[in-house]
Amino acid sequence: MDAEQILKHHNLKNTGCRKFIISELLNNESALSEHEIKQALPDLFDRVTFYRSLKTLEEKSIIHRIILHDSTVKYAINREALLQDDHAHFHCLKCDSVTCLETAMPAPSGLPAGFTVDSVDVLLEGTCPECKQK
Amino acid sequence: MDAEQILKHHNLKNTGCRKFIISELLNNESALSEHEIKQALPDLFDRVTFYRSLKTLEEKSIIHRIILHDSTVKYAINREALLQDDHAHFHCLKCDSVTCLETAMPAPSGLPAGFTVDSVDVLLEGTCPECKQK
DNA sequence: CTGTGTGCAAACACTTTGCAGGTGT
DNA sequence: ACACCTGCAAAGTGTTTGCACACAG
Repeated sequence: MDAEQILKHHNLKNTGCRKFIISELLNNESALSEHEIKQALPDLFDRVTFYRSLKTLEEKSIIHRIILHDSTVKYAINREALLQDDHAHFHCLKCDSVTCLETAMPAPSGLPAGFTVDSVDVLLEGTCPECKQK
Repeated sequence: MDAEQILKHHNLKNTGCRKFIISELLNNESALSEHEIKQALPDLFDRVTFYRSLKTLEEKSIIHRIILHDSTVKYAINREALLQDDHAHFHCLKCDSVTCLETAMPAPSGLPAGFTVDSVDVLLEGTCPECKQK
């Protein structure tokens, strides 16, 4: 499924900015920040257009946003394998890459009574396999 | 342990803004945003002083910051019971309150090989006991 | 052709920095 | 007395909004 198909499938117009964002995210294992996305093709689209496109794609659940400890935001495509479960994110503190982990996180056990949990977000920080080899 | 004692214990000067932030957080079960802290005593301190005080308190591990899904930031005091373990946070989507949960989160099992985890952050979203009763 | 997306300008919110003056110890 | 905190002004960054034009369907 490529960018154009994804957009058509969600009844979204097939515009340059959206196509570009989706392709970039599809081509990358890791989640990307706005700057990382733009790095691939700089200054072709306005910053505002970028934000609006990201918002639209997020609303349609084509992508999801990940907020890191330092408040920076990254985006990742919603791949089939990950769509169902709440999945964890791994933030490598050395190379700053963010990876979606397919591993389903264990349900929070021992939660105090009275809380109803709608969603669980897990952010792991540490060292990724690539950085570890050095 | 009150605000002044805490400051002294960390070799920090006993200034108005710091004392005020610590007392507010001590008096509240839940984590507070900058605005929520200020609501109790508005405009007595400059916004910049607030930020600097928060940063200092965070560096000394007197408080910790919690980043919510919408990128808003809340602060909570580091209570003894919670200090050791990585603890989870619960964000009520109805009343917007954020609570530190003492429940230790289960270690992420089934993590793909090669990742070294330094810290785990868990943010639960849903309905808190107070909101549930209605 | 029509509704939606885009670009530009501007506004807004949050956070940081520099500097002069004030305060805690 | 001295180091450190504070307030003010200003700048930097991320994000949103309004409006006119352009483009996809």
